[in-house]
Amino acid sequence: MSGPTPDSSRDARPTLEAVAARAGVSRATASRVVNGGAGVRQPLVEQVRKAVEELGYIPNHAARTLVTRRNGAVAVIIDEPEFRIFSDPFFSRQIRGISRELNAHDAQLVLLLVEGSGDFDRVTRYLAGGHVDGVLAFSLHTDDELPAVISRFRVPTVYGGRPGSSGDASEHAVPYVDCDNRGGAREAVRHLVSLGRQRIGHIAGPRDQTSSLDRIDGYRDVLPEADPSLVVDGDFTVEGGARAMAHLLEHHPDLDAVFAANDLMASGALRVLGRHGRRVPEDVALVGFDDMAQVADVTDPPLTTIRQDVEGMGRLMVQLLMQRLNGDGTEPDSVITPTRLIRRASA
Amino acid sequence: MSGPTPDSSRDARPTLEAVAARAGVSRATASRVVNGGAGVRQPLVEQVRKAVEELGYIPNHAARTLVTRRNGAVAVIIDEPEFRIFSDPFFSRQIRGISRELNAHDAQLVLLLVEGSGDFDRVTRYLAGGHVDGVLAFSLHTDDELPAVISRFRVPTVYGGRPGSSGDASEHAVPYVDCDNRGGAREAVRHLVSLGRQRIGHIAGPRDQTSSLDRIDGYRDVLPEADPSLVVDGDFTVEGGARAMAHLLEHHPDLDAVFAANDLMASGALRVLGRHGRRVPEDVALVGFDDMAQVADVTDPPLTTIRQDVEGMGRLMVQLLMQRLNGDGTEPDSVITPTRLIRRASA
DNA sequence: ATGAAAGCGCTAACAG
DNA sequence: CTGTTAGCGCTTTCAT
Repeated sequence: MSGPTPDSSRDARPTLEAVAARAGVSRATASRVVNGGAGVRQPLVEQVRKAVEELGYIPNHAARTLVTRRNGAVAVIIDEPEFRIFSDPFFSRQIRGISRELNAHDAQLVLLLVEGSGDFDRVTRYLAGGHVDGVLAFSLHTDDELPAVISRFRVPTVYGGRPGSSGDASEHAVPYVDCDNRGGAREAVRHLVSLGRQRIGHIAGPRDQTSSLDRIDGYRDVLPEADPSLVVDGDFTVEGGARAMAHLLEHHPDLDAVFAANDLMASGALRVLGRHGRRVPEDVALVGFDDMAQVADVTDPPLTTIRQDVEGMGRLMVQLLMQRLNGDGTEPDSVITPTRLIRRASA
Repeated sequence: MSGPTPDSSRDARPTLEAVAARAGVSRATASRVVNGGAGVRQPLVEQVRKAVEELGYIPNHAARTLVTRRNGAVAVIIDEPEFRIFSDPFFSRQIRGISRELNAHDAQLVLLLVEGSGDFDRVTRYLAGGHVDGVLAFSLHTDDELPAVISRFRVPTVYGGRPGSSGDASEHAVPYVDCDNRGGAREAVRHLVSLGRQRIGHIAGPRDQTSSLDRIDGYRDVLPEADPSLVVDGDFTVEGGARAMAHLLEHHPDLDAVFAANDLMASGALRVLGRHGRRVPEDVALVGFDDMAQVADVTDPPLTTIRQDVEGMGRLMVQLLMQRLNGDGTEPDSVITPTRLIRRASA
C-alpha cells in the first residue's frame, strides 16, 4: 500500500509534510507553527498558517500521542449500581460541567461505566494502557474497591465526592471535590429549629456513602441530644423515603419536622405525610437536599432544600486535574464547595 | 498497611520489542501472537504469551492506531438543551446500554456534549480529525443542524431516534434506532378506549421532536374524529404537563381520559387533576409514556404507561454501528423497537 | 512459518 | 531562527 488511491477522497488527509512543502518550509517549522508558532518568524508563520488553511490540515492525534506521550483525553469513571444512575440527574449535571470544562482545555472525555468488580479488569487494562492523561472518578461507596485499583497506576486522579476509608490514608492523599454536606445539613436543621420545631426527624441516605454520613453528622451537630431513633435510614429513592417516613410517623407521631438527606426521599416522605393527614408545613415541616430540578420545584408544596452546585463541582474537578497535569506535579488540595438553603413552601 | 510499594513498573512500559526479545522471536512474530496468533506455530505462540504475561505487556494504542488507522473508539454525540439532560434519565439509560455493548466490542466511548451551534466547530474538528471509528448521535430536534455537520465527514453513524427532515432524504439514508412511538401511542389510546372512555385528551411533547409527532399521529390513528383542541402541547417537563392539564380541564371539563406523551408530563397532570378534585382513574383515566423509573412507579396512583426499552435501544445502536464497521460496508437498516403497555393504577 | 525492513505522522534534540 | 535527523511502538509487506 504505497500509491495514493485516487478515488477515495476520505483517505486523502494531508500530513504535516504536505503543509511544509506547500509553505516552502521544513516539517519541523511547520510543526512549530501548528503548535503555537513560538520562535518562528512572522512571515513564515503566516505562510504555514495559509497552507494549513488551504489544505484543511488537521494534526494526526495518534502520531502526536506516540511521541509526546500525551493523549489529550481524560477518563470519567463512574462506579454505581444501576438504580441510581437511572433515576438521578446528579451525574448528568456533573458530567455536563466536566464536559464544558474539558472542552475549554481542549481535552476529550472518555466515559468508563463500571458495574461491579467484573469490570475492574477492563478498567485496569485501560488505565494501564496509558490511554488517558488523567482520571475523574466517582466513588461514592465507602467500601468501593475502585480507589485501590486506580491508585495502582499512579495516573493523576481527582475524586468526585469524598472517598471512603478504602482510600488508605497512608497513600498519597487523592484530591476530591465535594459539597459541604455536613454544613448544608446543619443549615437545614437549624432552619427547622428557627421555625420553632421541637421534634425533628432525619431520613438518612445509605450508610456506605460519605455524603450520607456527613449529613447525619450535620444533623447531630445541631441536635446532639436528639433521640437516635429519630434518624431512620433510607436509600436515596422516592420509595425509600416513603418507607422511612412511614416508619418515623409510626414511632414518633408527635414529630413536627423532618430533614431528608435528598429531595427524592423528601418527595416520598411528602406523599406519606399527606396520606396520614399531616399538612406540610403546618403540621410537619420538611427540608430536602440537592435542589434537584423537576423534583424539589414541582412537589406540592415545593420543597425547601439545600442546593449544591453540581455542575460547578464538575468543572472544579477538571480544574484540579489540569492543575495537577500542567502544574508542578504536586497534588492540589481537595475542595469543599458551599451549599445554600433554598426556601420554598415545605418549611 | 504493608511496606513501601514495589515501584518497579514505573514509566518504563515494556514494548513489543521487549516481549520479542524475551520470547526469542522477532517483533513481527510477537505482533502476530498479540493480535490473535494466526499463522504462528503453537510453541512460539506460547513462548510469546508467556513473555507478555511476565512483562505485563500492554500494546500501545497510539502506535497501533497510527498504522492501522483504527482507533477503537466511538463518539457519542448528544445535542440537547440543558433542561432535558438535567431532568431526564433517558440519556443515562441509553448510554448505559451503549457502554455495555461497546465494552463487549472492546471499544471506548468518547462523549461529546453539544450545546448549540457554537460547539459545532469543535465537533467538526474532532470528527474531521478521524479520532473515532464511528458516531452514535442523538439528534432529537427536527431543525437540528447536527446531521448536516456529521454527514459532511462520511464517518459511519447511527442515530438514536428518528432524525427530522434536515437529514436530507437525498443523502445516503443514515440508520437509526427508535422505539415504535406511533404504535405505542396507539396502544395507549386504545387502552383508554377499551376502558369505555369517550373524551380522551392528549398532552403532546414539543413539536420539534419526531417522537412527539409520532405519538400525536398514533393518537390520531385511533381517534381520527377527535376535536383537535383535545391535543395540547407540553414540553416533556412536569410543569409543562401541569399547565397543559389545566388548559385541557378548562376547555374540556367533560374530559374522562388523557394520554400524556411522557411520564413526567403525566405526573404533572396528575397533580393538577387532584387539585381540581378529579379522581384518577375513576373520573379521569391517565396513561403516560416511557415507564420512567422513580416517576411512573411512584406517583399516586402509579402510572399506567407505555414502556420502551431504552437500554436495549442503546445496545442496538452499537450493534448497527459495528455491523457497518466490520461488515461489508453497506449501511444497515434502521430498527424500530416494540413498546409495551404497563398497566398500573392510573388507567 | 518466520524475520528483516519499511514506514504510519509527528515532535524534539541537535546542528547550522 | 530554521532544517536535519532520529526515533515514538507498532503492523505489514516481502523475502527467506
